Amino acid sequence: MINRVVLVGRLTKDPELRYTPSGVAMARFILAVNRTFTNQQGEKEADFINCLVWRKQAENAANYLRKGSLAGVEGRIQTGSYEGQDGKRVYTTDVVADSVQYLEPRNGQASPNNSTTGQTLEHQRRSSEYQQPQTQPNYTRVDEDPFVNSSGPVEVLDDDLPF
Amino acid sequence: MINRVVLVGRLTKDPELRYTPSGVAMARFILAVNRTFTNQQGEKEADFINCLVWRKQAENAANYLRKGSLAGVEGRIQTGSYEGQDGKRVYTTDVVADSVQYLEPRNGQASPNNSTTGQTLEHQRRSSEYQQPQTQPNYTRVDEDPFVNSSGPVEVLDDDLPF
Amino acid sequence: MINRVVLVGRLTKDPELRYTPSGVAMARFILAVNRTFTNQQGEKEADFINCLVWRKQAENAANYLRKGSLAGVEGRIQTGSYEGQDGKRVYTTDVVADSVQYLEPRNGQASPNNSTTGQTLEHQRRSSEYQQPQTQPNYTRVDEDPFVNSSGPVEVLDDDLPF
Amino acid sequence: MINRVVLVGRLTKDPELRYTPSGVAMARFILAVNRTFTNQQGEKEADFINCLVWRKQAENAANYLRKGSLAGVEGRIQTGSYEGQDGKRVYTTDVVADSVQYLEPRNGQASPNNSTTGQTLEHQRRSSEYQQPQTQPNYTRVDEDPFVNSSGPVEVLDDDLPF
DNA sequence: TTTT
DNA sequence: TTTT
Repeated sequence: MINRVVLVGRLTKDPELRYTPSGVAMARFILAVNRTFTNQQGEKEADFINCLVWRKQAENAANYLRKGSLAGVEGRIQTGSYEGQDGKRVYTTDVVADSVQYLEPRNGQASPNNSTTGQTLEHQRRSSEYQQPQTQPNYTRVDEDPFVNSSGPVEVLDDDLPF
Repeated sequence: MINRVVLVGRLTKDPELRYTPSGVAMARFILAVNRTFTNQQGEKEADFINCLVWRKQAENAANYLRKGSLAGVEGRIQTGSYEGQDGKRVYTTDVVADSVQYLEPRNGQASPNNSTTGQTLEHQRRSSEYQQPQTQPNYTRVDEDPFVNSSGPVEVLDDDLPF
Repeated sequence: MINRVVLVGRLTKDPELRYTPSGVAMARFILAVNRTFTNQQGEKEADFINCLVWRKQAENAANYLRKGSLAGVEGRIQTGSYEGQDGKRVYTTDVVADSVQYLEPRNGQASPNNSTTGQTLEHQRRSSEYQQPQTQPNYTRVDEDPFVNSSGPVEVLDDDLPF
Repeated sequence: MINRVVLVGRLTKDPELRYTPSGVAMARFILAVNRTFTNQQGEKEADFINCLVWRKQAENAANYLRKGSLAGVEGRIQTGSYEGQDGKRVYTTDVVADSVQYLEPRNGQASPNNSTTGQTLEHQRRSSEYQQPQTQPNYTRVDEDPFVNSSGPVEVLDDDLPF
């Protein structure tokens, strides 16, 4: 059994960050992936793919990705269902990311978004599915820099190359 | 922009074969892909992923895959939507296969399924979304053997190996 | 930065199991993946891809895979180099597996291979690159059954299904 | 049988463009893909993966990619071998790209590289493995813009969206 | 509910 | 609507 997905596309909106009742972070976003071919009217179309990430990667995504950001996602397809408001079953398909790649150089602003916009809190306030954690999860601080691989030309010195 | 999916799983039912009004074959099936981890109750779960294939691969799938068949799919995620019967928009996510792999040895029966069961026709009869083609599409005959790579131990002679 | 590989093919030989000096298991095998197209002489060819796995997955591979086994590999490409015996640099490309899938039903024999053939030990004896571990690594016992998804019914009770 | 690779990384050098005796374009480049983890000395390392593309995509790559360019590659692993100069067999592993993605906005310069630098010709002159084509292949002109998805607005009118 |  |  194999279930593997790789996507590169652009976020249609800012990510939404939530916490499970036990305090685990989860972020959702939609990736617009332009198709390489045109439809019968000769127009380019896109696929709009629901993605979700967990834990520290969720907080990184909420901090560093914005509407329009170019991002890569490796993960798997996850299907599920829930009871719709009309009592009918609604089926869902998401890509659960094992890792998220930031494919654009970090933009000018020095600090991650939540410290300036308060938007993450706003997101949590709108949250219905999940409660907010009673206690601060211990990985709230963003220690890693997810841009470490994306910010510059990789600075490959000729001496480093094994050829 | 990258959109790539690889799946290996088992069909939950026989594939459904249809034809577009212009006579292009399309097959649909659902792949059950067991997860490698258990849920909080310690149970194994699966993802049920809608797959679709076009043209000759569609006819091959209809001929050679059955409920329970182990199959591999390479393709891309395609999203769309349609008007539900209650007027609400319903969003869809499918994997469109570029290629389908038959990962089980061909079973005993000598001939492909449609010649014996008539089931493919039955499927077409139930078809609502697509009309039947007015004329026979010219690739009705299944010329290729999609099992060419799956039926036996690959018969790798030691002399063939480059090491 | 993304580096993702999915392979399904057959082992050209039994896997080779080794241990690092610190006692970490590693298995190597070559996967023959038949091409879907023919060369200019109309012959089918294959790619022979070096794979390696670590830790418990290495021991599972050594126990349950044999020459000719159909297996799936998810992982990443890893390149490296070493000094050849003639002093020249030799470049290597391997697929390091994050997970290995057993795509054939377990065969008749009741016990895993190493308990009957002693071959794994023979492999270790031929090992040059790595020493044998001084102490038994604590995961020598194979507790998990990697065939859990490939052989028998996963026992999905109707009540478990979310639809 | 499945053989699928997805890479995102940066070119270690400009691509090399060659032509087969029958006039088919082929480009080679090496993609440096930084690892997401560090080695035991705490250093980031990278994998250096040989990639090759054919036909119009080869010419696009030669025209639009440069040392340091961020690119995505979808393809398959291809292994082969040739007789080394010391008579010993040398084994090769390449990723043959089905498609190449340009993940950086086109830079300022108006025209593709070969029209200004003459470098492509220089590459051909150094070519040993392949001769130059006797006649101009008929796809020399670059008609498509491979940046169509990476630079400017794809111009999705609201009316086009299916939701 | 759609990005560049 | 779910496979082995």
